[in-house]
Amino acid sequence: MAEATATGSTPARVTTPRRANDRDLVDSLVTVLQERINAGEIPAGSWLRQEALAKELGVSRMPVREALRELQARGSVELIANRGARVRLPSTRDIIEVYELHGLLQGHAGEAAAELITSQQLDRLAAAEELFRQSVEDLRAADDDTTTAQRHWHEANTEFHTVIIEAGGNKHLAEMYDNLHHKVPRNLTWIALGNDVRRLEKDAAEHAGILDAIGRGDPAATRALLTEHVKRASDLLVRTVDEIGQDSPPRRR
Amino acid sequence: MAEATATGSTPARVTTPRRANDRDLVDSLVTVLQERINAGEIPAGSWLRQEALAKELGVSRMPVREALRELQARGSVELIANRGARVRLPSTRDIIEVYELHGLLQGHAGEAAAELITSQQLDRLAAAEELFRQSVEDLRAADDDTTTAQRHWHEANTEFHTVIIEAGGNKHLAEMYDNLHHKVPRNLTWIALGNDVRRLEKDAAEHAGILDAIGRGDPAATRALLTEHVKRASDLLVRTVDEIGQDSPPRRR
DNA sequence: ACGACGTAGACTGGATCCATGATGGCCGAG
DNA sequence: CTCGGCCATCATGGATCCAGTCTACGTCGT
Repeated sequence: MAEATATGSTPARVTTPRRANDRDLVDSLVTVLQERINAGEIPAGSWLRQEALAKELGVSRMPVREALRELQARGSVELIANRGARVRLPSTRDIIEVYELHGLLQGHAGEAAAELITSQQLDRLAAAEELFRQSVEDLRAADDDTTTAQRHWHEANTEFHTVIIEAGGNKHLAEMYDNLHHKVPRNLTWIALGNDVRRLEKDAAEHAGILDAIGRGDPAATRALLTEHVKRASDLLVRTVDEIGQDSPPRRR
Repeated sequence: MAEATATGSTPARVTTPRRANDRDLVDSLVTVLQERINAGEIPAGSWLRQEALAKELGVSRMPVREALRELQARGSVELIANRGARVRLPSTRDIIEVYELHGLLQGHAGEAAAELITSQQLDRLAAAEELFRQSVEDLRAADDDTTTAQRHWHEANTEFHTVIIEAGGNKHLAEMYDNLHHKVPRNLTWIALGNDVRRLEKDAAEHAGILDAIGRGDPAATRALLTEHVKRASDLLVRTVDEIGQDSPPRRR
């Protein structure tokens, strides 16, 4: 009954879904939809109506269909025969499994990165670490509105781990890593940190430790620290999700 | 000029592309095309013409288009704007990277499998090992036609590693593992073994060792052996591909 | 004879149309 | 009053149609 439909309030286009300026139209649709899903703009479990999306984005149903097909291949939505596409909502088990792979990939890439990393990439890591500290300051200063802190932390976290993956040098691993975020949205982690300055500081400290290990060129330590780091984040997230899962809508029905 | 077109000689359907018997029509098309690509039936680098495929498979262009879109998301083909889809040919670097991930995932899953595996799964591993031995016998007996040996070995290898992944219990890891085979066809490994009884025996022995480690419930050994095993296969494959890459068409142009 | 421009062909990509399948409500019977 | 079946409605999935674009070939000019 109260099925949320994705036909949100945003009538205007987000980036430039219309017109195949740079590349393919379908690709841009995929990007837009993926971002909306990741941002939680389109709630998990809601149906994606082809016609509604088409009208909203100013295209016909055709490219939407192909975009949905690709999103299915990514694992972001599930296509039910003759019913339509719905946003997959990750279960607790999904989160656990995905983060396990997260840690595995990060650890592996980090081990290689400790030996392969360039000075530019090291600089980027240092900048990210700085941004982590900034985020802590933001949260301390913020009274109620924590969006700035969240944005900074999110940027820093994305950059940090992306650089490590890149520095590892395995393109296919990078691709896999990206795919993971299609299954469990990136911004979830922030929920676990839950506006808690203590936790955020701890998180920042762990990142600093990892950066240090990479800077020393210590592969084993880098792997261990990264694996630990992700594991900790996972445990925290799972605990948090379980808690809010009591009253929030983790599973309507 | 001599662009190989995928419109092969097989007019009949392979399994049942037409009719959505079990599930979706597009899905079955994806499966069929994927298998053909993996089997080398559709040569790497060749164009996939929508109309030709549609006619051959007895459907309209539409489901073919969506199937190609999904194959792109998988990484099996690349879509070039207004040009069409072409089968991606893995480079040596691709092979190295993919096999590196292969080993990583196998090792990780194997470590968990050593503790989680069920007796049924152990039976399946044992059966696979038996099939490996059968394959060796086949190759010894075969004078010229090694297809039986290859088929048995391929079945055994697929089953063996699939069971380990399954036994690891991480569904998302299993999915990732499957995706790897979309980037580098599974049957490639056979090329490396190259009808060499000695190598095949060594390969079988390694599998036996892994099975033994799992049977003992030794996670560390299982991981180590699996990683080693895949690494060895990778090195061998790369060397072989490099060799035949001299006269074969690894890169026309 | 060689190179550049123009044109024709072919293929992809988007739009519209139609049939099929599923769902939810309504009505009737037990 | 409740359960089961039938029907209307709606959305998907496939087919056909049309326009845009890229390529390749041929011709013309130098």
